[in-house]
Amino acid sequence: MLDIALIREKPDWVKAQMEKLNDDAALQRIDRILELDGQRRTRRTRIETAQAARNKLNRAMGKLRGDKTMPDAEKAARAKGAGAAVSASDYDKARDLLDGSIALEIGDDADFNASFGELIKELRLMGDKIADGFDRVEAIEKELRELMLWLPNLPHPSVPVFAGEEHNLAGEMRGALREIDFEPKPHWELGPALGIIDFERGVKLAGSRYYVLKGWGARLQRALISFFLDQARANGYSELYTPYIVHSEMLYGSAQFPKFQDTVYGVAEEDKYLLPTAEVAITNLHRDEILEEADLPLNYVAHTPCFRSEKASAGRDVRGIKRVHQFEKVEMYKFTTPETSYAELEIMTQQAEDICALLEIPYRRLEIVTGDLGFSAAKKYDIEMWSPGCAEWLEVSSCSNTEAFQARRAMLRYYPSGSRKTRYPHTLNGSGLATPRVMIAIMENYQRADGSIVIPEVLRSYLGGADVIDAG
RNA sequence: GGAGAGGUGGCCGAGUGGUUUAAGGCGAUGGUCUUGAAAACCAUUGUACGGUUCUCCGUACCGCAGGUUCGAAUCCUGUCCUCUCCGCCA
Repeated sequence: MLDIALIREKPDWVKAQMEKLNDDAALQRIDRILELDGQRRTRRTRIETAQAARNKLNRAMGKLRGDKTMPDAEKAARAKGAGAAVSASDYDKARDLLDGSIALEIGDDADFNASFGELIKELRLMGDKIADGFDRVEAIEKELRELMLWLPNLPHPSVPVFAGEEHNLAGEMRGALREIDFEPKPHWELGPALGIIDFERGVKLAGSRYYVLKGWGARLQRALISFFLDQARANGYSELYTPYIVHSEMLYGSAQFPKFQDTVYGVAEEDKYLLPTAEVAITNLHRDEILEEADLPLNYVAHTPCFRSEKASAGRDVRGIKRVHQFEKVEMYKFTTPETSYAELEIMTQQAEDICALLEIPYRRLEIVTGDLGFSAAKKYDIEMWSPGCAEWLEVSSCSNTEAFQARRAMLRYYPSGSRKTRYPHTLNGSGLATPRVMIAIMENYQRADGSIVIPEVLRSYLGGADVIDAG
C-alpha cells in the first residue's frame, strides 16, 4: 500500500510516477482517493470533538449522581440545567453544571427523576448523532481503503521507463554454453524417455499442468532443494518451515489480494488459501509486530511448494513443466531499513546468479522496466537460464524490492535505534531458485547424444556421488 | 471431534456498569546519590488515526466482531485462539 500522506501532499508527483506503470485504472483512482481522504478528515475531526464532549458529560453525570455529599435537590437542579444546556448545544455549560464548577442560578428547583430522565434523553440524542457520524466515516474509510489496496507500488527512479516486457533490459549471458554436437531435445522428450517425468499419470491424478516425477527425477529435485537451502544458509539466511495454507489477510499483506485473487487456490469452506509463493508466509511472519533496528536486516529462506491457478495463462507454455500448477521454490527474503534496501537487492540478486554459476548453466540478468514491474515491486531483476532443448530463456528467479509497500499492508514496523517513533522497514524477496525450471535447464543443457543426462558437479554429493542419469 | 477452564499494557496481575482517566508489581529508559557498581529514591512508559507543528490536545483499542445502555474491560450473542482431560492419529 502507498502512503496516503504522500498522495495527499504530492498528488501530481504520485500521478506522474504512476503514469510510468502503464496502469490507467490505478491512475484514475487517485482523484477519488484525494476526495475521500479530505471528507474523512473533516468528518472525523468534527465527530471526535462531539464524542469528547459527550464522554465528559457522561462521566460528570455519573459522578454527580453518585455524589454522597450533595443534596438531591441540588443534583436535580444541576441535572435540569445541564439537560437544557445540552439541548441548546452548550456542552461547556452543561459540563460545568454537572461537575459543580459553576454555581446554580437562583430559583432552580426540579424533580430528581424527571431531571435526570430529561438529561439522559438529551445525551441519548447526542449519542445517536455521533453514531450516525461514525457510520458515515466508516463507510468512507472502507471505500478509501479498498481503493488504496488496488493501487500498485511506485517505481524506483532508477527503473527504466518503458511500457512493456519486451523492453526489459537483458544483460550479457554469463557462463559458457555446454558443447552439444547434436540436435538438443526438449525436456518433455528427455524426461519420459528416461522415466523421470510422467506427464500422463500427473494428468490422471490432477488434470492438465500436473506431473509426476519418478526415480532420478524426484531425487534430482530433492537434491536441488537441499543445495539451494545450503547456499542460502551459507549466505546468512535463516531457514524457515512455514504453513502452506494461510489466512486470507496474509494474501492482502503480501499484495496478492485483492487484485490477483483468481491466481491462488482456496481451501473449501474456509477463508484460507494455498501459498502461491513462500513470500506470502514470510512477509507476514512479523505482521503486527514492531522490530528493533538492531535486528535488521533479517534474512530468511524457506522452501515451500507453490500453488498457482495460471488461469490467465491458458494456452501458453502447455508443453512440459515450464508452467505448472504446483512447483517447488526456495525463497530468499530480507527485512531491511529503507537506507540499505537497494544495496541489499543487489546482494540478493547476485546470490541468485551465483547459484546459476555453480550449476554451470548459462544465465543472464534482466532489468525489469516500469511497465512490467508488477503490482508490488519498486524495482525488480529477473534471472533467466538458457535452455537449448526448447531454445528459450527460462525465468528461474525474480528479485524485488517492494520498499514499504508490503510492510504497510502487513502493519510491520520497526523502531529506529534510539527512537520510539515507528517506521516501516523495506521488504525484499527473491527466488533462490525454483525447481521445475532449473530441472528443465539441467536436463536440456547436460543432455548427451544417447539421451542420458550428466549430473552437475555441485549436486553429486547430494545424490550419493552419482554423475549421470540414464535409462538403466 | 467431545467436555471443562481461560484470553486485561513489553511481562505478571487486580478489576461484577459511573473516583479506573486500566490499581499494583516486574522490566525498560532517564535522573538523584556514588570513585564505580549495587541498593534506595524520583520521574517516564503501548499502538493507530485526526488536529496542532516538534509540543501538546482529542478519539479509538482490555483476543476479534456484533448487541444492550445516557455510559461497557465489566452484562448479552457469535467467533477465533490457548490450556487441561477424553477420543483419534503420524
